[in-house]
Amino acid sequence: MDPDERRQAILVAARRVFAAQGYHRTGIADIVGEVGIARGTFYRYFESKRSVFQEILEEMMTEVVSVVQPIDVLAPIPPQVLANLDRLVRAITAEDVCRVLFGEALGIDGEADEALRAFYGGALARIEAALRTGQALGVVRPGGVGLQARCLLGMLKEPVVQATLDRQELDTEQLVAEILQLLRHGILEPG
Amino acid sequence: MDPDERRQAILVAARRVFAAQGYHRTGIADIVGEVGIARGTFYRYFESKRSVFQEILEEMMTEVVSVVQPIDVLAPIPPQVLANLDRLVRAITAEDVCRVLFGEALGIDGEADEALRAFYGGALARIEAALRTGQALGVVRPGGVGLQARCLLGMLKEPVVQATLDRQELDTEQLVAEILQLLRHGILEPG
Amino acid sequence: MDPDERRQAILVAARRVFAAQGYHRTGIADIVGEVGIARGTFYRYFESKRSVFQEILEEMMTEVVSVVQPIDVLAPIPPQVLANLDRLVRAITAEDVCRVLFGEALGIDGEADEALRAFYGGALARIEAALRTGQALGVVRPGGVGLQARCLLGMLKEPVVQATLDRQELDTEQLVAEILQLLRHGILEPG
Amino acid sequence: MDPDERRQAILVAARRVFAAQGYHRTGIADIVGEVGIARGTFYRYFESKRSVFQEILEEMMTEVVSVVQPIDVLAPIPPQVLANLDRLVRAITAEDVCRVLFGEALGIDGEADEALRAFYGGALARIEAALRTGQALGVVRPGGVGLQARCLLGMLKEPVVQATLDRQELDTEQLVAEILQLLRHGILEPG
DNA sequence: CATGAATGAGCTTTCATTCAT
DNA sequence: TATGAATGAAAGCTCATTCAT
Repeated sequence: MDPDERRQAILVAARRVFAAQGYHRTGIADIVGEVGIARGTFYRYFESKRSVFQEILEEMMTEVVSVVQPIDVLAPIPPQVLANLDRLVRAITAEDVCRVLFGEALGIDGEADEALRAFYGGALARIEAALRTGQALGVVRPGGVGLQARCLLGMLKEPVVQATLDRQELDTEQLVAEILQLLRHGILEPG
Repeated sequence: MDPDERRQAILVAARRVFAAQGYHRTGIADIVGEVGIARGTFYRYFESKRSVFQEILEEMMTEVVSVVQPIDVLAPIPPQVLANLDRLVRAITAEDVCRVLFGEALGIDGEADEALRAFYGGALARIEAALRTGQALGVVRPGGVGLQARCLLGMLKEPVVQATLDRQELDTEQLVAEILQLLRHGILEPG
Repeated sequence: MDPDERRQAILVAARRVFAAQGYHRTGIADIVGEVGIARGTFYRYFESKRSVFQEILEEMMTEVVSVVQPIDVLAPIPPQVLANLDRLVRAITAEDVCRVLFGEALGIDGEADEALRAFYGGALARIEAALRTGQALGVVRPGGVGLQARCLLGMLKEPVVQATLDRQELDTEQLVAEILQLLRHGILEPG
Repeated sequence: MDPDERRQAILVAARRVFAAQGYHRTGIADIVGEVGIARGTFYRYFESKRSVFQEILEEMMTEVVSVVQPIDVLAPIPPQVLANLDRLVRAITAEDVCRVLFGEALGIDGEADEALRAFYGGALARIEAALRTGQALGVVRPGGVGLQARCLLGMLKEPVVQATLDRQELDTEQLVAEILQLLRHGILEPG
C-alpha cells in the first residue's frame, strides 16, 4: 500500500474515532483497529497519539478556514457574506469537526491550546477586518469590532455546538437566516 | 479542622487544579498537594477523582444558574434583563468556571456529558421562555426562539471563552453593552 | 466499661467477623463496627489486626485441646475414648472454629503457621501417645503410630470441614459412630 | 518466545510464588520478577492476579482428579483401588498442590470457594459411588457412604497436609499401606 | 516496511495504623 | 481513656511507546 495513502487512511480513521470517543477515551488500539494495521505501523507514520491529533486538528482548522472566500468589494457584498456564512456553518456542522475542534481540543495540552488560540485569533482577525471594512463602507454600525467579532463567532458556533450535544439535526439555512436577521435588526423591537 | 471546612478546602483546591491543568492532567497527588493533606484523606471526603469533579461541575452550574433572577413583569423590564446579563457574564467570566465548565467538562464521560446537556438545556429553556414572553409583550421580534436562544447564548459565552483562551481581561460592562446593542439593532446599518 | 470486659467484647466480635468473612476480607472497620467502639480504641486493647487474630487462634486451639480428657487406665477405656471423640467433634464443629482454625489460619504468615504447626503437633503427639498406650495394652494393632494418628485426625476433621464448606448440619453422634466403626473394623469386608 | 510457552512460564512461576507465599502476600511484582518479564506483559496473558490464581487452582484440581482411573469391575479390584490411591497421594503430595489447594484457596472469594466446593463435591461423589458399588459387590461394609467417603478423604488428605506443614517428606507407599490396613481392619484389635 | 509482544512509568484507590484532641 | 480524622505505603492495573523479528 502506498505510504501516503496509508498515512491518509490512518488520519481518516483516527479522525473518526477521536470524533466518536474523544481524545482521552481513544487508545492507539482503537485507531489501528479501525485502519486494520498493527500498532507499530502507526508509529511509522506518526510520532505519537498526540501528533495525529494535532494534525487532525490542523486539518480541521484548515477545512474551516478554507471555506471563507475573500469578499470582492466591487461585487454586491451581502450575497458574498451570506455565502460565506453558509459555507462556514456547513463546515463546522460536520459532526466530527464540531466534536473535535470545539469539544475535545481544548485542554489537551499547551500546544493544542496554542493551535486553537491561533485558529480563533485568525478567524477573529478576519471577522474584525470585515467589520472594519463594513464600517468604512457605512454598512456596519460603528463600535468595537473586537467584541462584535466575538459575539458573531458565538452566534455561529453555539447553535452548532448545541445541536451536536443534543444529537439533533441543525437546519443550516434557517440558522444563517436567523443570524442575518440578528445582524440586521437584533432581536428586540424598537422602542 | 472542621470536616465541612476541610471538604470545602479540598473542593476549592481541586477546582483550582482542575482549572489550571484540566481533568486528565490532574492527579490526586496534585489535589492533595495543593490542600496539604495526605492521599488517604482525600478519599475520606470524596469517593473518587471523578466525583470531586462532578461536584465542582455541579457547583459551577449552580453558581451560574443562580445569578439569573426571574423577571418581574410589573417592573420595568430592560434594567432587569440588563442586570441578569451583567451577573451572568460576571459568573462565567470567573476564570475557573470558564475553563472547567466550557473547556474541560465535555468528553470526560457519559455522566459529565449528560450533566452538561442538562445544564445547557435548562439555560436554553429559560432564555427561550424569556424570549417567548418578550414576543407576547411585543418587545421581542417574532421568530423561532430555539435558534434565537442559542445565538444569544453564543454571544454571551464566546467572548468570555475567547478572553480566557487569550488570557485577556474582559470588560464585562462593555460586553453587556455590546450584546444589548446587538439585540436592539443588530450590527448592520439599515438599508 | 471494664477494660477486661471490653477486651473480651472485641475478641468476641472479631471472632465473629473473622469467621464470617475470613481474615483478609475483614477490616478493622468491621471489627470496631461490630463492637461499637472507635478505631483507635481497638488499638488500645490490641497491637494489630494480626494480633487479635493470633489471640483468637490460640483461644480456639485451647478450646479444642481442653475438651480432651486424659484417659484413666484403671477405668473402662472405650467409653472414655468415645467421650473424648464426641467432645472433640463438637468442639471443632463450632462453625467459627472450623472456619477460622481450619480454613483461614493457614497462610496468613509464618507466625500463624507456626502456631498451627504447634497445635497439630501437640494434638498428634497426644493421639500417638494414646495409640502407643493402646498398643501396649494390646487394644490397638501394632504399626507406625505417626501415620495412624494423622489418618485419625483426618477422619475427624474432614467431615467437619466438608459440612462447613457445604453449609450443612453435621450429625455429631453419627460421625462418632462411623469413626468408631472404622477404627474397629475398617470399611472393607474381610476376605 | 512462543506465546503459549510464555503463558505457561507465567503460570508456572505464579504457581511457585503462590505456593511459597500464599495468595495475599504475593504481588504481581513477585510473579513478574520470577518470570523475568515486565508488569505489563503479565496482563497480556492474564486478566488479573485473581484470574491466574483461578487458573492455577483449576489446573491443580484437574491434575488431582485426572489421576483417578475408573475401576474395571471385570478385573481384580484391589490392585486397581490401590493404584488409584497411590496416584492420588502422589498427586496431592506435590508441595504446591497441597499448599495452594488445601491451604490458600479457601477464603479468597466466593468464586474460589465455589470452585473448591465443586471439586470436593465431585471427589466425594466418586468415592461414594465406589463405596456403593463395593457394598453391592459385598466387599464394603454397609453404612452411610456420605460419612465414609468424608472420613476416607480425610485419611488421605490429612497426612499429606501435615507433612507439608512440617516440611517433612512423606512416604507415599507407607501411607497407602496404612490406609489400606485401616480400611481393611481398622485400628483397634477385635474385642 | 510491517508486526505485535514487550515494556514500565504512572495512575487511582485501599486500609492498617497513628495521634492530636 | 476514647475518639475518629489523618496518614502514606503499597497494591493492582493501564496504555502510549519501543523494538526484535
